Amino acid sequence: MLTNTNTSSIEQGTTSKLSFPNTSTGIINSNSIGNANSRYSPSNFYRAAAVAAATSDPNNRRYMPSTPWSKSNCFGENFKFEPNSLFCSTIDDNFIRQAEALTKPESSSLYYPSPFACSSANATASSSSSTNAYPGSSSIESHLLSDHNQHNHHAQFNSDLHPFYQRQYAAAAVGVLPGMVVGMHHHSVVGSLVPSHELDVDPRELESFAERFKQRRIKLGVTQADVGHQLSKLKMPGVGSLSQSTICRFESLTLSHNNMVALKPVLQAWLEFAEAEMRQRKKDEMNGTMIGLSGHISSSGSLIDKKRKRTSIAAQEKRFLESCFIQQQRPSGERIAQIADKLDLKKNVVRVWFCNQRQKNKRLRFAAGQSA
DNA sequence: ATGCATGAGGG
DNA sequence: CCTCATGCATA
Repeated sequence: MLTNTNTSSIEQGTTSKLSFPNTSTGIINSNSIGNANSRYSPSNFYRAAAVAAATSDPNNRRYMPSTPWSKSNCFGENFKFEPNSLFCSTIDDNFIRQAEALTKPESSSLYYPSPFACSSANATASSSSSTNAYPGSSSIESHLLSDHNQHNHHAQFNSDLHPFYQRQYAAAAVGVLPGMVVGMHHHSVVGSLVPSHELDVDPRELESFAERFKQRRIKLGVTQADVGHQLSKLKMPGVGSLSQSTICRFESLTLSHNNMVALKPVLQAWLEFAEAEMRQRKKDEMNGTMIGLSGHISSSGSLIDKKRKRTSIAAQEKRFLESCFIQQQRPSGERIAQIADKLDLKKNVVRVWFCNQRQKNKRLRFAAGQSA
């Protein structure tokens, strides 16, 4: 309740969109999570959150009212130059050259340790979550967190370096929510212009829940994949099954905050259900009764399996991409093509790489805000 | 546990 | 084309 309300993170323009017509139904009901039928459809709730996040995140601004001088900022996200411009090639060359410089340290007198040195946060597994969920953050990550590169030259009016989450959580410093009721709130005022959403869940609450969840899950002897499958047995409105990946990500807090918030009640419900079931089973065993529950009858293999192939980007190529990313997180289609060409990768692969990188970066900001 | 991918919803 | 939630495939 604190968070977004008094934080400027939600900007006026979009605020109006933030009124959730079906807030009272809760996140889950208004959105089908992990439903096989409809893969994913952002609910108004999610949407609003997304918009809010996007709007408050300087990095997400594709367009800023272009001021004449903004054109001198060739590396700015907002800068859009004409394909024909004479400058263009020069600028792009510089762009590529810089990326190369970062990639090949030998060529320059200075040694640049790969900024993306260890991009994996797998250390998370150690679950030292009580303090910092992402102890493995490397230099690049912190570098990216502060986004220097985006706002290098003149700081326009958006140059505030405050990452969304940092702002958000700073405001929410003092957790208020009981946490148990998450996502199930409801305001009496439907059309209220006051952006009183329930997105503000204390991250620490989520963190501890995730940790408890994992422990209890393990105690139940259930795998992440099992949880995902069993979820559909709950018949929660709009909730289908989830993948092992998602459960894993929930436990390791590698989901977006909103995603965590949305999933929490669902997983909590499952946990309670599973534990109750467990108790019941024990009781029944005592009575000599057998209950056939959760017999995991694996589905038969389908005949038509067109396996999705995952292209793997080589380390060197990846390093180049990372260098590019440091310079510009949202490269234009043209630049993407350029990069793709240079790396001999499909343009779409490069585009998706950037998309994923941005998502990842956002999560890291989240973590950063958390530890703050 | 995580890299690359998909698809909905929204410009 | 983007963001975001999510998942397949795989290291």
